[in-house]
Amino acid sequence: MQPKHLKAVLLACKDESTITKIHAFMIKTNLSTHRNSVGRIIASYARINDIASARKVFDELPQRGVDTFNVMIIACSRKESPFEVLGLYNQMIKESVRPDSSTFTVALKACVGLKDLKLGEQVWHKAVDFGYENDVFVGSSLLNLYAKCGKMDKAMVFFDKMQRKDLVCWSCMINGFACIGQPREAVDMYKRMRKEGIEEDEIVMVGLVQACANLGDSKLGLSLHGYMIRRNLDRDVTVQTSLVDMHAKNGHMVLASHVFKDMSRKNVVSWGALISGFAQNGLVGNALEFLVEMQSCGFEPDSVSLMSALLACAQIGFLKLGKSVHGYIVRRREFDQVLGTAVIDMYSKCGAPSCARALFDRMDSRDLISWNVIIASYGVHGYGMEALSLFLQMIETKLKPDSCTFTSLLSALSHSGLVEEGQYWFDLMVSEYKIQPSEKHYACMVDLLSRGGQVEEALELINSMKTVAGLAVWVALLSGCYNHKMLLIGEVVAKKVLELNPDELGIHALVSNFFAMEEKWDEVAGVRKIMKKTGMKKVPGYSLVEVNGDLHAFLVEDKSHHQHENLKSMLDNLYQDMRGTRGLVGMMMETKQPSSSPKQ
DNA sequence: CCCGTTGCGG
Repeated sequence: MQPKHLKAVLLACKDESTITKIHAFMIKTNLSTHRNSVGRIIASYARINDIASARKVFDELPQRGVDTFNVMIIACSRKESPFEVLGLYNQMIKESVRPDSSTFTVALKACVGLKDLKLGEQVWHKAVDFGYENDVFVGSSLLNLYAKCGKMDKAMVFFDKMQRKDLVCWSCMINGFACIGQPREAVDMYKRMRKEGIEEDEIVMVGLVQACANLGDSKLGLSLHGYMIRRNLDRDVTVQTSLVDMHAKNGHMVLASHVFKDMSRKNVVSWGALISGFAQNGLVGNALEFLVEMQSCGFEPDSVSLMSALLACAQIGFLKLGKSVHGYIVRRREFDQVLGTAVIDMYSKCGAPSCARALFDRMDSRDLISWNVIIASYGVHGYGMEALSLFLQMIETKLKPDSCTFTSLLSALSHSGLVEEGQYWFDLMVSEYKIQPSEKHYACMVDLLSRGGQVEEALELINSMKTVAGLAVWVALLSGCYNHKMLLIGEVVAKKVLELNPDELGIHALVSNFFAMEEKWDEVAGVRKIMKKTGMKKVPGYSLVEVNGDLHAFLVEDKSHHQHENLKSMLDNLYQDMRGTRGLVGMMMETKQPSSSPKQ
C-alpha cells in the first residue's frame, strides 16, 4: 500500500479497531517510518473522538515532530481540554520542538478557555520569540484572549498595531466591545471596518446585533434587521437567535416571535431566547406556553428556559406551577447553584418564604447571590429581625456582603421599623465594608428614618450626600412627610419631586394626596393636569389568585368572573367582620369611635 | 508549495 492511499483508507474508518489494524499493518510494513504517517493514525483516532487511543499512539512514539504534536493538540482543543492542550504545548517547548502558527493559535485558544490572561501573554511572548509576531492567526487569537478577558483597551492598542487584519480580527473587536457592555464602541468599530472596504459576514453581524440590543435603540435595531435582510445576512440560526433577543430587549415581542417562527432550524438556544424575551417583558402566559410548546417540539428545556419559567412564575405568584418547575429541575438533575437560587427567589416571590428558607438551608453551598436572595425574601415579607439574623450568619462565613446585600438588609430593617439597627449597619457599610452608598441605599435610609417620624434626620442625611439626591430619595421623604403630616417640609419636597419629572402614576398620586391633605386644591388640580397631559400609562389594578393550580384574574371594576356574585357577598361578609374586629380593638385602645367612612 | 490553526446566539 502506498502512503497516499493510506490517507483515503483512514478517512473512511469509522471505528477504533480498524484504525488499530491499519496501525499494526503500518508498523509491520515499515510504512510507519514515512513522514507523519503515524500522525494520520492519531488524527483518525481523534476524528472518531477516541482521544485516549490517539494519546496512546502519540505517547509511544520515540520522537515527535511539530506536525504530530499539532495533530494531537488540535484534537485536544476540539475536545475542549485546555489543560491537555497546554500540557502538550509545554512538552513541545521542553523537547525543543519548534511550535508553529497553529500551535500558538491553539495554545492561545486554550488560555481563552481558562480565562488566563497572564498565561496567554506568556504564550504570545513565546510566539514573538519564534517569529510569529505578524501572523494573523496568532494575532487574532491574542485579540480574542484580550476580548474574552474584558481587556478591550489592550485589544485596541494591539489591533491598531497589527499590519494585517482579517475579518476574524474585526469580529473579535466588535464582539468584544458588545460583550463588555460598550455597544457604542462596537458600532464605531463596525463603521470603521466598512469604511476600510471590508465585507461583513454573519458572525460579525451577531456582535453588531448584540451591541444594538444593548443600546436599546429600537429604531436602529429595526434598520439593522432590514439591512441584514437586504444583504441576505439573516439566514443563519445564530444570527436569527440574536435577532430574536434584540427585538425582545427592545420590547418588540411581536417581531421577535415573527423572526422565531420564520426560522428554518431551531434549537434550545433559540427557544430560550424567545421564552426569556416573553418572561422579561412580563408576558408570562406566553413564556409558559412556549416552554410547553418547546417540549412538544422535542426540545428539553435547559437551565436558561427554566430560569425564565421561574421568573415568569415569580412575577405572577403562580406557586403551583413554580413548584412543578422546581420538581422538573430536580428530576432532570439540573439543580445547581444558579437554578437553586432562582427557585428560592420564586418561592419567596410566590409568598412561600418558608419553602424558600427550607431550600436555602438544604443547599450544598451558598454564594453571595443566594444569601442576598434569602435576606431579601425575609425583608419583603416583613421579617426584619430574621433578615438581620441571616445577614449576621452570612458575615460569619467568609463571604463579603456587597451593595445588593445592604440594599436588601436596609430595606428589610426599614419595613420592620428597626431604625437603630438600620442606622448602625448603614454606618458600618461605609466605614467597615467600604461600600459607597448608592441612591438605593439612601432611599432605604430616608424611608427608614422618615417612616419612623424622623423626617428632620432624614433631611440631614440627604444634605450629607456626596451625590445629588435623586427621585427615589425625595419620594421616600415625601411619603414620610405624608404619613406624619409634616406639611412644611413636605411641601418643599413635593415641589422638588415634581421638578424631577417623574413618569410614574404612583408618584403623582402621592404628590396629589399630599397637596390634598394640605387642602391646596390648586396644586392638586395642577398635578392631575400633568398626569392627563403626559398620558401616563394607567396600569389597571389587578390581582391574581391561584386556586388548585388555576389562575383567576380580577381587574378593577371587572365583573366577568363566573362566581362574581358569590365572591362579592363573601367579601362583604368578611368586610363586616373586619369592621367589627377593628371596632373592638379601637375601643380597647381609645375611647373615640373609629372612623366610620372607609375609603375605596 | 500545500495543509492544519482564529471570531457567533438565549
